[in-house]
Amino acid sequence: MTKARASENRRKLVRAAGRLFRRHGIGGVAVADIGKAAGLTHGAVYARFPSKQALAAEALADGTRQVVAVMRACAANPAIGDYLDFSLCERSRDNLAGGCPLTATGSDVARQGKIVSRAFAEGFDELAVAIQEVLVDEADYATARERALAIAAAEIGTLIVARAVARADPGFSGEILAASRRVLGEVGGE
Amino acid sequence: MTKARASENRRKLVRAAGRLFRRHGIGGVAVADIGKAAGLTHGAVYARFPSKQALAAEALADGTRQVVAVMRACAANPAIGDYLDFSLCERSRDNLAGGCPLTATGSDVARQGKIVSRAFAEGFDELAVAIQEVLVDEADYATARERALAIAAAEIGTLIVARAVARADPGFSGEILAASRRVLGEVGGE
DNA sequence: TGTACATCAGTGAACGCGCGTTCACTGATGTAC
DNA sequence: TGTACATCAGTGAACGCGCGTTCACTGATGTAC
Repeated sequence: MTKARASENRRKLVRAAGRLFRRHGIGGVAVADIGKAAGLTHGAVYARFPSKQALAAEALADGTRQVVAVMRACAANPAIGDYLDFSLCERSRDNLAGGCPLTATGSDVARQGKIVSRAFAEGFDELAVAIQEVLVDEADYATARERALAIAAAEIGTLIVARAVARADPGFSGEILAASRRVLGEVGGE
Repeated sequence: MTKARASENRRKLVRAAGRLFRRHGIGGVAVADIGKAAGLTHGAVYARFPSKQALAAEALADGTRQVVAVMRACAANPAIGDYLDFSLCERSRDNLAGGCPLTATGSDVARQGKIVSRAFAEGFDELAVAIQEVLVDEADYATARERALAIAAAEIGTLIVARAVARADPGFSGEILAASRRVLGEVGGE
């Protein structure tokens, strides 16, 4: 048990928690499951984090950082269309565990504690900033932040709806994705 | 115990379930709480509904129908701006229990059964149709459905994000609401 | 009109189960001498 | 270099609790005669 292995275990817990929370919701995952997914026990979670809430907040922040990094790297010199293609598609919709935590746990978060809310706010801001960066070259600078916030929120809403609807009506789900993809492209000055 | 009273109790259960699910999420409400909120016991729920899932599906459908009806009546001859003012505001954001069930339980639904997903799909379609009705007079008919779907999904996303962020940063939450309000107004041909 | 009975909405005890969190403990690490 | 010991990551049993669902039962309703 070296210190390197210990901090690697901590990271494993955060990553496993992120994956599980995205897939099953924060309330739908037991602390013991998180430990097991990281090859440990639930006791290891409490040796590292004061509560499930604290772990959820850290996993939310970590997951958003990952997603924004992947977004930024999705094209050589990404435009708003690249971001929209990247996120508003069937692949993205069906990849709950690997996707954006803001989207996966959105309406959960309103019922969590303040630390989770703060992590969400910071993550959403990072996402909006990334979107704003690809808007300013193409359109009116003054409204760039406004449009970036609206696009980020709309993307999240679209994926949530597309997922909610997919089990009952996959065709409708695809229609919603495509409609948002086109309309948000226009909003982004495409 | 007349038949009228019995069916009134059934309706009370659906309404109480809707309110509680919106406030606390489907997983966050006990069947006994629903019974209690309707002045009954949990046994009464199982005398009327085969499972919590089935009640959730019916509550989702009922709640959406209510919201769409209120939306349609929010102005004498409503335009898209009226709908946006109605839903994308602080009052609406803070009214979890009384608001739109699609918004309140959005990312929950992806993890529920098929009957809940179907109720969500039908509710979302009703919402989009209501929005489309106020779009067709003002703008290009061909893209009306596309824009209506995108606006409906964006409204849901905006409220989810505004709520998730509100506990940690109310100012940011208001900024997001205002940004979406303006941008979606433009999309609606305002 | 009055009696016997089937119906059924609703009750509440009980079931088996899984949850978040605590805590006494283990055993490997790495430091002090 | 070798020994004793403090540290601390991680274990796993135990806690109290609340959940969804089942089921034997109650008692009012309204129908048949």
